[in-house]
Amino acid sequence: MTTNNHAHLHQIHTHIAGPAQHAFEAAGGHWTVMRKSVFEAVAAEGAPRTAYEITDHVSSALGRKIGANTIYRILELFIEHNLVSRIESQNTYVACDHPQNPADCIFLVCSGCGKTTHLDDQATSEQVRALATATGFTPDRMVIEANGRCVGCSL
Amino acid sequence: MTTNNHAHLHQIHTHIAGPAQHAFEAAGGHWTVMRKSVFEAVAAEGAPRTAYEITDHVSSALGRKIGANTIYRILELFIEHNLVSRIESQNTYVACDHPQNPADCIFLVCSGCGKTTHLDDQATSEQVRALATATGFTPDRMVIEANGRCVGCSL
DNA sequence: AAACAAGCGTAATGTTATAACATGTATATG
DNA sequence: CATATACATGTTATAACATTACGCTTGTTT
Ligand SMILES: [Zn+2]
Ligand SMILES: [Zn+2]
Ligand SMILES: [Zn+2]
Ligand SMILES: [Zn+2]
Repeated sequence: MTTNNHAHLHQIHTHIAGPAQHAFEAAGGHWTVMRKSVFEAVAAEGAPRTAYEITDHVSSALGRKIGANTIYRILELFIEHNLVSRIESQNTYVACDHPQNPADCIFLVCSGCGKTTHLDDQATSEQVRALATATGFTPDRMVIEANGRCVGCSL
Repeated sequence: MTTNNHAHLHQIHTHIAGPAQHAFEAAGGHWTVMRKSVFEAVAAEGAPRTAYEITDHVSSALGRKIGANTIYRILELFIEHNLVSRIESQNTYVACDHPQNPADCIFLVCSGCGKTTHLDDQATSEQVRALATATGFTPDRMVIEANGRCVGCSL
């Protein structure tokens, strides 16, 4: 019975699931109400959000006060599972649109309007990795960000 | 007399000056005791340091308690003048060895020992800039960092 | 049932960064 | 020299970002 229930729930979940949930569960993670809510908060807007903005969003969505550490825990988990990226120069978090395959995401952050563009360019990230490797360094995670002005703000 | 004094002091300063001081003064900056002390704190060790570590170091050096904002002000100034770089993924600051010419510095940060290697590779940084520009973005400052393991820690 | 691990709650604290306003210091000018 | 002015720093407080420690609940394993 327990097995049946679990199978049933799993089926429902995967049925509703977006790619993020699917990838997360495929890796053995549990797509709880809390985690679902955090992911929706991160993915909600185009703009990246700070951990405390996400905290407020989730608190509103769930109708009760959520502690910041709960959010940080889940963000860290999501980053490990490639569902979320942290933008280091902004202290913000953004949902990845490619949870299936890890990537060295590149972000263009506009200092005018805050709009952030997400790029994946393997040739570029590989060049950085190669440069690091050439020195004997073993790279793990890449941080490639450009701060400047978007098209709309460059006037 | 005032003019004489100034000329004299200036001569002494430039005589002792390292490249950083020289470049800073050439750009019209004043190499005050405070700024000198902050620069020495940043440059003191190979490892990058946090703003509060620098604050403590400077406080010790001057024998009195310095406020964190004083340090942040000067770090910002140094970054603008290309004397210091901020490592975004670590919240640390490191002295630049090329104050004369601005560069898109690349940092390799070891997660084992904290050792940070500073690279300048224009081909790589230009590729990132070109990628950004191709989207209509106008890049200003680049952030290119690799987190991983240095030679000594990769065993 | 008992043992165990995962997930989250709660509160406190630590760390990094900035704001607002006062005071001091160098330099120019009359 | 006196005074005006801009620059530099001091002081205090607070904001913003992140982690620690501990306990409770729930689900899973034995
Ligand atoms: Zn990506
Ligand atoms: Zn913009
Ligand atoms: Zn450099
Ligand atoms: Zn190392």
